[in-house]
Amino acid sequence: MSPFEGLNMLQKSKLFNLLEVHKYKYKKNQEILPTLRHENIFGIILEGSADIISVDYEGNETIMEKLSKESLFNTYMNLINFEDYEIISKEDNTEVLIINYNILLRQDNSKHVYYNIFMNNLFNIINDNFRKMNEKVRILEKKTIRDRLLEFFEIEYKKTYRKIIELPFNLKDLADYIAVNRSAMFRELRNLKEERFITVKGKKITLLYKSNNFI
Amino acid sequence: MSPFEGLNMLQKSKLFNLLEVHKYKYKKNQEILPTLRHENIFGIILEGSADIISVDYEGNETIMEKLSKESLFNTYMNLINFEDYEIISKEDNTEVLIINYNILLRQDNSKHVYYNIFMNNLFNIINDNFRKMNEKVRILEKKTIRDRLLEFFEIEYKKTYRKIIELPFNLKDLADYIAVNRSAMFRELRNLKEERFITVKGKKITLLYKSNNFI
DNA sequence: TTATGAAAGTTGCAATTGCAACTTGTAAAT
DNA sequence: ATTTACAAGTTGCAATTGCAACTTTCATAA
Repeated sequence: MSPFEGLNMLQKSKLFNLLEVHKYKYKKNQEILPTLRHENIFGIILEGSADIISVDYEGNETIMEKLSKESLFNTYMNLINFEDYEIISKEDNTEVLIINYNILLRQDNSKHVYYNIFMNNLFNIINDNFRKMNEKVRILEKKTIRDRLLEFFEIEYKKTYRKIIELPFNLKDLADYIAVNRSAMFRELRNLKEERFITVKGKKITLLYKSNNFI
Repeated sequence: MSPFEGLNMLQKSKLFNLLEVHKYKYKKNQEILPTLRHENIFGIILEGSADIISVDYEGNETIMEKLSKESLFNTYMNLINFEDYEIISKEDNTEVLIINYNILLRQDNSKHVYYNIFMNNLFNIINDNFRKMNEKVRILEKKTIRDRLLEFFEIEYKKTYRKIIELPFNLKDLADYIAVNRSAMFRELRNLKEERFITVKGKKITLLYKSNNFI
């Protein structure tokens, strides 16, 4: 889902003009926007890629999100927590577009068709991110590893209604995603296998049980 | 933050007309919208209140969110998970407004000023909800109760930069919020008190330590 | 004033998890 | 064919947590 979907080159350039965007280029492993903290802005990756790195109260760093071409970041205007994140470019020639919210939300922007198309796209992308975040909360609210796994399976199952779930990442990353210890997760996966709840073959997990709400 | 902020009565009624909204009224403890699942819609509480109840893979029910007047629900178009939720009215005369996304996002809506005001409001509200969800994920990703509490304190601290945190709910609800066992949380709070990290007086928690990133 | 209910706070114990330190499997590079 | 690197998988043990069953405190209504 691209924020510029439905816009041709001319409209795109008019949009950038209207929104008084700024573009910045980075080499690999540079921090994006260290000087722009506390500003009321969000960004779009135009080229290259970057990682959002979360720094917790102890200073521990973890990769929160991997940004690729056309990913948005800082869309939730989290002025409060912006200090807790670092965004680091992962390639040379990483280019980002910065948009100011105050300019974005000016009333009279909406007389331009290209602006309205762009806003619809933003709306959809943010909604989609919100849905993903919501899925994650549902999983993390579970107290046991087993419950987190089963909730994850349930959510994935309902995306296709197929009993075979193809993981978008490896098992180690799954452990990170559901925020549990890797070896403890393997232990629990083994239990689920032995109890004939699932089978695991590489990145394919097959559910052998009835989902709660569906057959 | 009201979705109708900046709109007068006339504009509001024009908006409802433009968006072809539907209104529904409920008595206490009725399920809102059981028949409209799988539809591409979201809702706004106009009067009264309701609870969003999450049903997990085992059938366990927990209150996910409390909706009051002018709260939005289903904004993330979670067609996939809609079956996992029930929305139950909590008062007689609870009235909800239902808006269809396809109608909401029609291109030519934006020639109306009241529509643009409404969309800006939606944008802000959704962003705000996103920020809250993000805060919650940051907390739930922590493995220990102590780390969850300290992350929570850090987040709350940065909203005001005051060492005294006034909880918006009681300690029991805090345990629910950070998704840990209540008595285990009390045990950890006691440890933090004994180690002179915090003091607790009712709903006021005072931080006695230096925050990581700030003094 | 007393009763009532709910939140606050405590404790012992069993279950679950994190952690560390392994081995095994596998795919790609030399 | 052998090395290298990393994911997959295992295990024992200590630490943390959930759970249940309490007591205490406090506010509110009878």
